[in-house]
Amino acid sequence: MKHSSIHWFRKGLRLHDNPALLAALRDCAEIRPVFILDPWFPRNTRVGINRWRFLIDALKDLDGSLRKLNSRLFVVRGKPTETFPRLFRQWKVTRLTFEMDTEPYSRQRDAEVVKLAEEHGVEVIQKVSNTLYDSERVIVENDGTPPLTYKRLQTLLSFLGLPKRPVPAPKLEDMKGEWDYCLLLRAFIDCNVHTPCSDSHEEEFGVPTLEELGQDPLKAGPHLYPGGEGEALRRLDQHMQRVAWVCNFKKPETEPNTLTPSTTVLSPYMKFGCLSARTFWWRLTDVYRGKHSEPPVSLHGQLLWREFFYTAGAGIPNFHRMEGNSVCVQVDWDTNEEHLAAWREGRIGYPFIDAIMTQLRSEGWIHHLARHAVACFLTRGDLWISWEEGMKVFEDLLLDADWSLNAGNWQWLSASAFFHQFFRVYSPVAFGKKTDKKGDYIRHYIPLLRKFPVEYIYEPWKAPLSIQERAGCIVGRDYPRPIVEHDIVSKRNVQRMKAAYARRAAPDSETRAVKTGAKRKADSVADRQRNREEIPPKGEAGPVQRRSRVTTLL
DNA sequence: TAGTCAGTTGCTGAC
DNA sequence: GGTCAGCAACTGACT
Repeated sequence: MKHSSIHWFRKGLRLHDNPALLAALRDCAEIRPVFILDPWFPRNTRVGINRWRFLIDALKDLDGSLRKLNSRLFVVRGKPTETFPRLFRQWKVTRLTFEMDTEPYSRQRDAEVVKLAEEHGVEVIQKVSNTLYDSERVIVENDGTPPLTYKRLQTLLSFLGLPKRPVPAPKLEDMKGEWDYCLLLRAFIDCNVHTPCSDSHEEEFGVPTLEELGQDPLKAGPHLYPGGEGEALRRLDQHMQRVAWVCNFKKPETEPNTLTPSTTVLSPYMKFGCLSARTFWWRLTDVYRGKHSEPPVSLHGQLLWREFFYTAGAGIPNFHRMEGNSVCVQVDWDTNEEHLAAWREGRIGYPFIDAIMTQLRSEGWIHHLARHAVACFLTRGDLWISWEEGMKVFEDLLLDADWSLNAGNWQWLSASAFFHQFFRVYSPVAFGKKTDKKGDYIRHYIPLLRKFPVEYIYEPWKAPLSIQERAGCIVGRDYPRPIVEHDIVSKRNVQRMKAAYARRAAPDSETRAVKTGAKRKADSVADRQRNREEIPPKGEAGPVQRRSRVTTLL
């Protein structure tokens, strides 16, 4: 039987390392690559204009690549649950394929779509290709809970073996770099796969414009990071040529306030799946020769951090909230709309923080350590505002805002989960100075301050009035005074964190923890070794094998 | 069970 | 300018 397939693109906006797309092509007569655009989404979700533009770029790129295969992308407007039954009937669909997604919203949506597909006699094939490992498999290996430390994740992964190679396996030596594309092409030709397109395809299924999404193109920032698989692979190639840089890469030693990014800026491409994590991993392996940095600080290590938070997001209920989140310290955060708005809009009065937030709003990307500085400032460091509020702002403004990573990192930075040394507080003055003594970064993003002398660029309110006048900027009139006094509030906040942790340790909290399964005893390495025979042999990670086992509650 | 250790990326000031 | 102790002190994993 020749199938009529739909491959449903959601994340995973790429042709390379796309096992679900390949599955759609097997024994296939007709294929329609589909992206569903829910009209409800643009106006009701926290997606800023820069991220919409990135998505449009990625869809255009995908459509262009599919055209080269004599196919097209179908951007279908509607809700998935309402759209698919119509498409199943209209296109006489027999098979639906898509990449698995572990986010709660996606899981619920996909379960509904799978049910509808079954009702219409449509076969559904889902493949794991967004992460290096199957997050659910990692959780099963840890007796039903996600690992809470990086080390623990590494221990688990050491038993699962190396990540799978990207599909299809690179066999065509002479087509280096294009083997996946060529195999897809062969699939279209050899299998006589056809994509039926009407003359009205563009009007009916064309890639949307910013205007259609209710966005004003004039409000978009500089187009520094165009979306799409083509650009992702180009950036990857560009970075992989820097062999010494790749081998010596240590994330904590990269700088948050350079005028050109000190890291790869591949994160937006990973978020949308324009770049496969497995492709990135194995390209790094190819580049690593002899001595090279190791996780957690290496580039491999960065991909494992992504796995860490994806696994946490997949296995911890209410991961994006404080309430009902079993690993999150319950903190009595303040509500202060005025302070939150000032932080978001870059008018806090600490130039380093304001410059970062300005870069974020304008360009949609800031360095990881810059995220640390502003996140600490908003939460436990200075403003004592909930990490959930910061997470929402990042969701709006960051090109790479990814549900699990965003929630996980905000919990980390606010010392609510994973990281607990809340007495280590970032200074909004000293931290930036370490890597940019002259304050060039501040001068670039806050031109108002560009004429301040070096000794006052991080603390303009300390400059004598005559210097402020010469700089053409009076603090309190042209640029805000600091909204809080860091030295005072940060000390107070450490004590508030201490109190929150003490409440967590109280007996009633213990009861809650047991009820929600918050703390489960993890196997030691020795336990793991004793159970070794239950685990697939070392090598590449095998298929999911769920083992039922009694979990131990503390 | 209880003790020890390590934890991607703090700040300050003395030397 | 680089290094390191002291600051006050958390958790999860492991033994």
